[in-house]
This record gives sequence, C-alpha cells and structure tokens, in this order.
Amino acid sequence: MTPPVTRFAPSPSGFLHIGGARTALFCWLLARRHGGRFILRIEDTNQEKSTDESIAAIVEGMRWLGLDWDEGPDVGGPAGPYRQSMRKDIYTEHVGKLLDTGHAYRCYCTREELDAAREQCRAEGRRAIYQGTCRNIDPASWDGDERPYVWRLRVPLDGEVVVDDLVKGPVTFPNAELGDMVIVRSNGDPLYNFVVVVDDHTMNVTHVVRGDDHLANTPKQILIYNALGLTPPKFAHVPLILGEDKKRLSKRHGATNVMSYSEEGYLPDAMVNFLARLGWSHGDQELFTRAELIDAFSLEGCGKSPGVWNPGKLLWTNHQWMMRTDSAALAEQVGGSIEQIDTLKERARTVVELRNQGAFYWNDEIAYEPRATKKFLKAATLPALEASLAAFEPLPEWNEAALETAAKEVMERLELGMGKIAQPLRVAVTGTKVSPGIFETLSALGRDKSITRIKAAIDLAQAAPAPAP
RNA sequence: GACCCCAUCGUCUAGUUUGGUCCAGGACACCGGGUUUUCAUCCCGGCAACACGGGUUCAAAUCCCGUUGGGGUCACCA
Repeated sequence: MTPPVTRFAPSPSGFLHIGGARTALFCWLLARRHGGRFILRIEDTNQEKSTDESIAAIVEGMRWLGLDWDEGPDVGGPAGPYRQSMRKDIYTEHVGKLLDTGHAYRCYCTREELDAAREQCRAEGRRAIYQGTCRNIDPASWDGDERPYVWRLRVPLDGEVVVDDLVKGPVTFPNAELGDMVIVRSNGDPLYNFVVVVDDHTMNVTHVVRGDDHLANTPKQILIYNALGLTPPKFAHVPLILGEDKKRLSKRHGATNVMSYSEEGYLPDAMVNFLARLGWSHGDQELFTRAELIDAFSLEGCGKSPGVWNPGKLLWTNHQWMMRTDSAALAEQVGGSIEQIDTLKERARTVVELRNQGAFYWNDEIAYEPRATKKFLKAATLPALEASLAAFEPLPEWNEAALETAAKEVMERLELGMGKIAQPLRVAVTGTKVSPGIFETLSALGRDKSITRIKAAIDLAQAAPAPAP
C-alpha cells in the first residue's frame, strides 16, 4: 500500500469522547501501519459552537491516548493551517471554481419556505430534500437581485452515486434522493460538506476513515469532488458505539469523556487496547500492545455492525494492563516504592484502586476496620502478636524471606496455623483483613512502621473487651 | 415517514470473501470447583448464540429473496 494519509477532524464543541477517540485511533493505526501520515484538523467552521478550551481538551485526550499527529494546528505542516476557521481563502477560491463552471446557483428561498416544503415532503411520505425552486433562475438576473441568497450545488437529476466503502462495501445512492445541497450560507460562510471536501483534497488525504453517521454525507461529498473535477479519496465508515440499551452512546450511559477514564485510573494502553477491540478484531487475540496493534491493524478486520460499550470488559482489560505495566511507571504515578507496587498491582484493576489499596503503605495513620479488629485484635490473638513482635524486632535483615522464617518458628512454637498468625498481623499493619501476602506486605512496609503498628495492635488487643463467659 | 447500513452466546467477537473440517471457537460477565495466610492472580469445569420465513444446493451461520428488529441520515450543524 502506498503510504496513506488519514485525518481525524473533530469539531471542537466539547471534549474528546469515546466514539471520536475510537475513530481517531483507527485513523492513526492505518497511517502508522503503512508508514503514512496522520493529520489532526479542527473543524471549527461553526464559530458559535467552537471554543479554544474544547480544542485544548481534545488535544489533551489525544495526547493521553498517545495518538500523535504528523500535521495539525500546533505542529503545522505543508497543507496548513489546520483550523477551518483560518482557511477561508482556500474555500473562497474553490467556491469560485464551482461558480465559474456553473455547478452552483443562487437560491433565494427563505427558511420559512424551506421549512414548509420540508414538511410537505414528509407529509407526502417522501424524503425531505430541496425541490429545486431556484435551480432554473436565469443567472443573468442574479446581479440586480437584492434578496439574500445561499449557493447550492447543482446535482444531476438522475443517475446515482456509488460509495465504494472500504468497510461497508459498495453503497448506492440515487441522485434524486440527494437534492441540491447548500454549500455557502447567506452570510458567505461555506458549509461542512463543502469544506471537508476542499480540506481533504488540499491536505492530500487518501483515506477518509470516520464514523458510520457520515455515510449518508459521503455521496454529497463525492458529488462535490465531481463538480470540482477531483478524484475522491477512499472512504471507510466504521460502525458507531452504542450504549447497553442499543441507543447511541451518550452521557446517560456513563462517562463518555475519554479523560474521565484517566481520572478513574484507567491506563492509556488499556483504553487503546479496548477501543481497538470494539469494532475490530484479529482472530481471538484480546490483548494488544501498541506495536502489535500497528502490526495487525487493517480495515478488513473492522466489523460492520455497531458495538455496545462494555465497561466491564474495559475494567478487565485495564486490570490485565495493570499487571503487565512496569512497576516503576506505576510507582511514579502513585508515589510508592517499586517493591510496594509489586505487591499491589495484580489485585488492583485501576490506578485508583491501587492508590486506595496501598494507602496503608503511604499514610502514617491507618484506619482500622471495626470488623477486622474485633475478630483479630483480641485476647485470643495476643500471644501470636506478641510472639511475632519478639521474633521480628531483632531481625538483622528485614525482608520477606527472613520474616517468613521467623514467623514459621513462632507458629511451630505456639502450635498455630498460618491463618492464626497472618490475619492478626495483617489487621495490625493494614487495618483490614485484605492485603497482599503478609510477609511481602511487612517487608514492603518497612521495619519501623511494621513494628510501630504491631505494638499499637497489641495495645488494642489488650484493651479489647473480654470474651463472654 | 423516506433513504442508507447492520443482524452469531447478555456483551465484544472468530467463522461468511473461496458453502462441507462448526450439533459453531475465544474473551468479558455470571455460576461451580481447585491452588492459597486473606484478597487477588492462576488453573479446571459449567451456562449461553447462527433473529424469523422462504428459496438455491447432495450440503448453508456462510449464497439469494422477503419479514422482523436495531442503528444512521434527511439543516443556511459538524
């Protein structure tokens, strides 16, 4: 494959959401797979809805996911600028070509007239498209007409457009169903379907990979390519992501902002992995590193049907990545030692869980769970606690093996099973009944904190109410 | 409503291009069991699907038609 040029073209009216991120990922993957280029283009044609904060938010999301672009608003590139609001001249120039060749005409219809016609169509059970009222007005009369107007594309009355979609296959649309679309508003601003064509062409985009919701726009865009005398790029429409009720994914299905997953402790590698597997597959493989993804990705591997967002599997995927992620990297994020992270990461599904579960390592004070202290810090467990303390204190080396050996001696001497000594100690140093293995925990916690806490636990056990007679 | 797309376990999916090797495989979730100092990991097992109806064919999850269902789109939004 000749190096493809793909682009992700979000409209900056919010944050980077799950669906957009998945589209961006596929674009990025296709470009990286074949040594092509990936462009980030900001579609801020609609000035009212676009904000700089939103652009920053989208960039932040892309960066978090690790989807880097070769051309874009901040890095520049040969086809810049990469914000539609800054490309007016380019659009004007192309509109001119359409006017020169007679492919566009002035439409003076008012909104009221258009709305009425639309309702009429619907009432008659037809597709609501422009009826061509102004299509045959003599251009010679345009000059003297003071009424406001829009420019419409003159679409062939018959014939059809075939979108040779790379994931859907060939899709046919009769021209009669398309209607003459507006390409320039009455205030002079060009419209989406027109600018997207101009941009993709001037940026040399070879593969337009985008959501399914754009499939119906594609024939219109192809018509514009034709009118401009240009060859359309290849198109690939990937299925949308739905919520569990099979409705289009939205906020009421839970978090749709990619960055909120960062806050919830998800790893970018896991998110990328999961997003890739939603709508794309490679045999039975579930876990992919970025390198594996780049190596295996293809449009042929994309499914055609919409997929349901599955938070449960995302969590599993993240857990898999927690266990595979280098402890040093995790330690840098949460602040613990590598040894401490090693004890935690296999039982934490997210970074947030890791941070919570390791709180006893990092906080000076621990919170005792009432049910745990009641069961394990009492008169009956006092001997095990005291004997352990006595055995641990003089240890020259404070490590897992030494601790375990010392504890085994205590167990034999007191004729106690592992559970009888491990659980009281666990509650003593963590405040809870659940933690990593007790000896690795003790070791990773360190001598000082361990000794201090065991002593405090002994005090607690002594103060515990005597068992009922 | 019209146009377009889609249709395998609850969910993500393999298998559909080149019909037979599929009384349909993997993963998540769920339910059992094992390992274990707790939890988790790990291991073993179980539950569970070709939407329906017609064709074509010796043979269909795979091809064709229809039905049903779901999704998308019908702006001087993107």
